[in-house]
Amino acid sequence: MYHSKETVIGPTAEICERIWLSIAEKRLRPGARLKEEQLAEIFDVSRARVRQALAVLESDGLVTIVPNRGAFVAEPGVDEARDVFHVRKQIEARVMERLVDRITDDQVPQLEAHLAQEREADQRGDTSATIRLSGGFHLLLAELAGSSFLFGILRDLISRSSLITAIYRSQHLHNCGPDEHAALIERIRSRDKTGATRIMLDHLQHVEDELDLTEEIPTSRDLRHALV
Amino acid sequence: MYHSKETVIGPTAEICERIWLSIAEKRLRPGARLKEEQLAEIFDVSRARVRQALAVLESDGLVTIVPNRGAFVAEPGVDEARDVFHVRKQIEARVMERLVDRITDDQVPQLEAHLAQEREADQRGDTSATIRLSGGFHLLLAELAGSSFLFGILRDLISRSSLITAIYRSQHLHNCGPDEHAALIERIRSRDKTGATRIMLDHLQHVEDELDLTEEIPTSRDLRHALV
DNA sequence: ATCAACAATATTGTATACATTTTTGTAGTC
DNA sequence: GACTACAAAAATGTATACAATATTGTTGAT
Repeated sequence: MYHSKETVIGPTAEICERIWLSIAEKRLRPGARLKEEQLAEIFDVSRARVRQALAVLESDGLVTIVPNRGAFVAEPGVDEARDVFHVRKQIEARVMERLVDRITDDQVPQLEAHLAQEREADQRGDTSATIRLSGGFHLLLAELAGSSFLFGILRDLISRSSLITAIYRSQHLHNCGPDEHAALIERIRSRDKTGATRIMLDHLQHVEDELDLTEEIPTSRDLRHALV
Repeated sequence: MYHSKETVIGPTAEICERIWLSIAEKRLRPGARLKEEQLAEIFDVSRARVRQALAVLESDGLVTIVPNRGAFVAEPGVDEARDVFHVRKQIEARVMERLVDRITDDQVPQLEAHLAQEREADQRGDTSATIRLSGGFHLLLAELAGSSFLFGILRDLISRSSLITAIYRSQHLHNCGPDEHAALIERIRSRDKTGATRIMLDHLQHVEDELDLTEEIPTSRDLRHALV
């Protein structure tokens, strides 16, 4: 999907992948209940494997497990939201530095091809594909940067970003505009390290600016504070 | 242990914690077999929970699961090793920047107290405690930097560093010298951001320099190449 | 009608048994 | 004696049943 290397992964990782995708595409809302039996039937796997997947997702911060209550899609608070965007800027800046150093001329078309997909999905109004491809662009950058570690970290950050934007978006949100991605490709092509990094940081700031991180939004489960 | 916040964690996370610690302290060698039933008996939990913990550790890259074969402590290759140290430098540099900006005067004694523990463990020759405290110092820095995300990333990086040093150390390795930690504290106290960052980078470089990352070491399971 | 106590239901958590697969040990043949 | 084929053992993977717990619904008293 995003990176062709790890097409062969374990069965647990595949369940995680599908739930992760649903969260990243905002088909699963923050706070949504994740019943084990239901997931087992949907994915046609044993309940034990669903529990393994949920444990992994919990350690990734995407899911909250309450003992004897069940699993829910996580609802990050404002502090965590700011943290995620702060770290994401740092990580993606490092990705850009590495990428400009390492990318070869024959890899640039990969970025352009991805961008074309983004534009196409955007034009035909496929929001699900738009969100997936938009995050996929950033992951592709990390993949081409050649650090599987940065890739893994960014993977986490992007999925959490999706959760955060789902909760705190103040109005309409076009997750990542393809235009800024295009500008990014130009700087990468010309090996402009500082320029590429700056555009990336601006790009992420734009996304963050569309959020309303001023007030804490009460979580689904802890709705005491929502009503008093 | 390292950070007082998450003292109350789930039962799966507790199993992960104990296995992680054993790996970080090098009581579990790379490639070591991890039998489910054995772990279940040791930790006095169900085998299902052990499987959950192993799934989490696999997603963290600390454990390799081979279908129908079992779980083994991971054996990172040289590429991954270089990647880990590269990213770790980036991450810990960011930690230092944040830390110098955010740390308060009354938090510096925490660092000194930790350093005192390191020195004491070092003097009495307690290698297990030395390794734990040495990594704990870096985690404490991340905690005081106030980003739970950076903390989590560094947690991963440190445990993988332990695996890597266990495999690729060329000779004697004093994981992290307390002296360099002391120098670090000085720079932090004087709010010398660039100085603190440089010392940290040098510090990590010293650790990496003690490794022999020139040749690939054959893994335990794939020992074909080790013998032909 | 409201509230408390209690029963019913649903879901999670765990133990058990069993199928599948891999590894190891053994017997048999050349 | 070495190699192959087969059998036994061990460990993983999974399905099932059951226990523990939380939620929901109901009944009954004031």
